[in-house]
Amino acid sequence: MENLDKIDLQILKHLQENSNINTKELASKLFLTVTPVYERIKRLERDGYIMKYVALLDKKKLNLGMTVFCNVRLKEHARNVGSNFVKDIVALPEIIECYNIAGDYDFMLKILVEDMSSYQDFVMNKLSTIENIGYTQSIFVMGEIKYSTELSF
Amino acid sequence: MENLDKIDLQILKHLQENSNINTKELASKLFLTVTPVYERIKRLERDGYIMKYVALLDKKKLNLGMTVFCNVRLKEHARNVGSNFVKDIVALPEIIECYNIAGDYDFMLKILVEDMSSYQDFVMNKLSTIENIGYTQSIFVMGEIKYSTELSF
DNA sequence: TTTTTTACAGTAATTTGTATGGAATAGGTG
DNA sequence: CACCTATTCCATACAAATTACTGTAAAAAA
Repeated sequence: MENLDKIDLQILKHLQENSNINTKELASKLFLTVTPVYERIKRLERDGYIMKYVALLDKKKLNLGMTVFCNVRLKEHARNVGSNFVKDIVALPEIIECYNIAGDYDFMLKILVEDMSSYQDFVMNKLSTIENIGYTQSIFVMGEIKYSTELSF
Repeated sequence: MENLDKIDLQILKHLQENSNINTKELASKLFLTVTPVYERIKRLERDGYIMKYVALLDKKKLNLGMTVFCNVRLKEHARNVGSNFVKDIVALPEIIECYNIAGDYDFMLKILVEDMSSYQDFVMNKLSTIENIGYTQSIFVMGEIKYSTELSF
C-alpha cells in the first residue's frame, strides 16, 4: 500500500491543490525533467491513488447556497432494507454526501439546495418518499468556515 | 448572477465530472468548434464559477481511512472568541471541513485520520488545545455511501 | 436601417503531452 | 569485488492540445 516515495507524495500534494499545473512546471518544482514526473503521474492514476480530476464550482453563484445536514434513523434494520435505502439516496442529486454513522442515527446526509423552500420541497417530495425512514433531524448550516478536498499526509 | 446559458451549464457539468476532458472533445459533445468552448471556459474561470481544478485522491490508499464528524460547543459566544476559534480550526489539516451550524452545537467538523489512535491523538493534543471549546461530540463514520463534489443544476 | 455587440468558425503559432532509446543509479547475488 | 537486473532518470522528437488571431454571421441596440 505505501510504496510511494517522497516525490510521489509531493506530486499528489500539488495535484490535489491544482490539477491544471502542467508537467513541465511540476517537474521544475521537483527539480526533475518532464519524463519521470509524467510517468509517476500515470502510475499514480493507474494504481488508483488519483481517482479523478474535477472542477470545483461556486455553490452560491449557481444558486445552491444552502447546505443542510440531515440525520436519518431507519425503522427496521434488516439487511436488504438498508441497501434499498442506499439505492434511493444515491439517486438523489441534492444529496452530495451520505455516511453510515454510529450513534443515535443510522445515516447522515449532506444536502445542497437553493433556499429554505427548496429544502422543504426536497424533504416533502423526495426524502419522505423513501421507504423505511423512521425519523429525521435537519441541521442547518449558517456558515461554511472551511471546505477542502485536500488530504494531509 | 444567472447570466449563464444552457451551453455554459453543460460545460460546467462536464468539467465538474472530469476536468481533464480536452476542449476539442468537449466541443464535439456540444456540437461546437473549439473556439467558443475555449472562450466560455476562460470566462467561467474569470467570473468565478469555476473556483479551482483539483485531483481527488483515494483516502484509504493514503492511510486516511477514518472519518469522524465532531460537533463542538463553545464556552462563550463573544464575537472575537468565535473568530479565534475559526483561525485555529483552519490551521489544522486533519479538519477537512468546518461549518457554523444551528442547533445544539456551534460548529461541526469533518476530520480525516488514519485510525482510532490517530483520532485520539488529534483530540487530545490538537483539538483540546484550542481555547474556548466547551463540549465536543464525536460521530464516527462506519461507511461512506456517497461522496461527490458535483453540484446538481 | 445602420451601428454595435456577441457568438461562432477557421486557421496558424505556440506550448504541452506522449513515446522512445539510452545513461545513471541502486540493490542484490555469486 | 564484479556482474546482473531493475529502476529511475535525461534527452530528443513527434503528435496533440492550448492559445491567439482574423473574419463572418447573427442578434441587439441605436
